[in-house]
Amino acid sequence: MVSVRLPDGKTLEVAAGTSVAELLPRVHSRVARDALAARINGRVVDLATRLNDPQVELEALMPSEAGALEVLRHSAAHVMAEAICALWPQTRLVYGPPVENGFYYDIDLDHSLTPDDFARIEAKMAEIVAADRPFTRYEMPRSAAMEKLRREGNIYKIDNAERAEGDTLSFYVTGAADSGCWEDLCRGPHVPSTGRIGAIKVMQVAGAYWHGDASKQMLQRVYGTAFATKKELAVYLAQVEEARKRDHRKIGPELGLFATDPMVGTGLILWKPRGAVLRLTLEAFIREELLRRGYQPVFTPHIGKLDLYRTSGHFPYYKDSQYPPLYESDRARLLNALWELARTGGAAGATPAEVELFAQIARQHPDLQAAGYPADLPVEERLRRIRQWLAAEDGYLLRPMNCPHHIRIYGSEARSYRDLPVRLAEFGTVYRFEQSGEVGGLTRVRGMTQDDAHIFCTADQLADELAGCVDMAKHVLDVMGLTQYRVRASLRDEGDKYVGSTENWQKAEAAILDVCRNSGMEWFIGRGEAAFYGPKIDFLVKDCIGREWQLGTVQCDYNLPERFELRYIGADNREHRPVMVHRAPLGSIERFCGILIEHFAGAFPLWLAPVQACVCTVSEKSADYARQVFRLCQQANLRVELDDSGERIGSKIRTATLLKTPYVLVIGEQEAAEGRVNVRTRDGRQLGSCGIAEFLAGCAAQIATRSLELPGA
RNA sequence: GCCACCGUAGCUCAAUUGGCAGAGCAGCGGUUUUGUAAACCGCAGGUUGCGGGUUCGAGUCCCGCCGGUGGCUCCA
Repeated sequence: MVSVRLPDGKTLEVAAGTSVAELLPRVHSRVARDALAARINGRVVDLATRLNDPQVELEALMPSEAGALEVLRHSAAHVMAEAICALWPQTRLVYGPPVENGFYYDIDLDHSLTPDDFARIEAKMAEIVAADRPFTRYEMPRSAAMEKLRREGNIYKIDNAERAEGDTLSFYVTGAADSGCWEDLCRGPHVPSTGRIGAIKVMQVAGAYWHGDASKQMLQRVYGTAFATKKELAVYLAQVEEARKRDHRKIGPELGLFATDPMVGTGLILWKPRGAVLRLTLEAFIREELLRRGYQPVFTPHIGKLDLYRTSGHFPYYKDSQYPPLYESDRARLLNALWELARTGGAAGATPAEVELFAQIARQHPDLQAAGYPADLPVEERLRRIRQWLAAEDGYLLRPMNCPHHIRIYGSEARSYRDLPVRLAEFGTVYRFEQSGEVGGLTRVRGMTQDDAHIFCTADQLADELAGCVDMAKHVLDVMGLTQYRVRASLRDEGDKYVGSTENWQKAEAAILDVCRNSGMEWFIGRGEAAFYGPKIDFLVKDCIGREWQLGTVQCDYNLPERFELRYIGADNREHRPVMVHRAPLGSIERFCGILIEHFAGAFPLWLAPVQACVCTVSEKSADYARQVFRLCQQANLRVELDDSGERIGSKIRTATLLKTPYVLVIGEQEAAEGRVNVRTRDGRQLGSCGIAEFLAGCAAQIATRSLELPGA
């Protein structure tokens, strides 16, 4: 006998070998009818699973539960794969898991699927669903299963099977066992039958590398979504549609915030007056915080010598994603090429290619000819020598980060432990030559401004400084009402992109994890997400189509102070190495604005709105008074516009409302006579007649508190 | 960078199997003096992203490029 414990605490006794499906009618008739899968001792399984252990905890998964939806979508992926195979028999299936909001199936198919094919695929899927065929699981010993897969010859499935754990491999037939119906190597679990998938839709097709490896061939990834009912699908599609309407790439230009221009360049943002006001307002908010938190402002240029970035490590580790260096001379360009060759060449002695390149350069330059190439010396010495030759005429790099400049400010004077922490802040503009396929909107750009700062402190001060930075990052998100974010502790992985000693990394990662633990916030670990110089804490926020972006960041760095040989004099009168914190609460201002536009759907709170009020005349008769109101608003530092055009008042209100202007001040003869204003909000509320001073005071109060709401009537 | 889709006036969209590039809004000029989301009349606006090709004829078909979009890879 098997003792089955249900979520409500009740216990049922059933014969060993009873399936979950057979047992469910004893739980509840509706559960028996609707359950899609079950959770046994925490593991999600098919309803056909037979119970054998003497004691089990059992929970039926109903269609409304997230766990069930995942199973249903996995089953939907099978149905889609079967449909595609039916239409294109040469299809080779790769991998088809459920994902957030749906599922996908990677396939290898010579025919490129297009949206035109979706209707055919969906029609075929509808047939399979209508047939209501059972999902039947069967298992084979690993060796027999491998033999079967090799016979079938799908290299991808063989690969999947080789990666799968366990002595047996499982297959799912979309039909009765031995029915000859379509089947797939699959761990499961699945819903009982295809008919249980109430609604499926093929969403899109995209390329995806096999194993996510860019050196492997590209497969086609067909995305779909599925729900238990057509109504739920319709609701989801409507939500997607609604979310798309807030896309900053659409409403940003519509609201006159920014433009992009192929003539200027991909990923280079032109901030128009309204967008510039938004930015400046955000920056003013940040500046206020910086002042309160003991930061000191600095200004530094947008470019620097290549050698600065050789020292920091930015160049050439990130060569591919930097704008190409600017060279003063051909000689510098060639010497830099030599430097790169030497860097990646032989550690002990120069490679022939290296020697040949030097000879080529030296032919044009007698001084180098005379100096000769130290081909037999170790790589460090060769590199040092090349940098010496370059010193007089090195190239310049458009800066990819601000830290090297700030580091040189720290290094520009002797520092005492009494000065620490030194917190240097700048809205620093950086340039990164992002891959063309990545650039888009405001969220991934090639020129951006960070609300950057670098803190130089002692090891003892580090924990407090990191905590202070996390606090500020949380605070700015809080002020914006951005509550839906995830926090990631970004640590290093086994990759080779990192600089510095293991000891430095261990100290830095310990510091980052300590701050996370002590912060009281929820967080997760992201291996391989660290910066090349240190681990970080990243604040991630989703955009309107569900993509997650890093906004704020707090980074701990023992390595750059070492590379730049930074120091301070301690209380012991000896030299010590400071620790650095890199931090940007907004991250990139471009990206932050993109997210902010979508967060507010363009309807910014009063304190952020590029134009806070529009004074609209009813007719020319009230124009003089309207101009007076306009001027009073201006003098009260309200960002205000005047519409005294010949349009009708309805049209003016419509125009201002479409621009999401928080307040329209309707000015007619009545208002002029009374010396008042008539206030209407962008959400269509008529707040009625109001004294000018009263209106301005109300606005001032909202702005001062950075209120997220426009006040009610 | 890779795979795919898209590109007609500032915006939203039309244009039969390849057969004269059009409308609304925005803009400009008039008329109207207006009361809470679109007054009326008129005018102008285009090398159909760019460049080649096929064809008697290309917005439409083919090739290349540019730009945008969705993914993948990358993201200091």
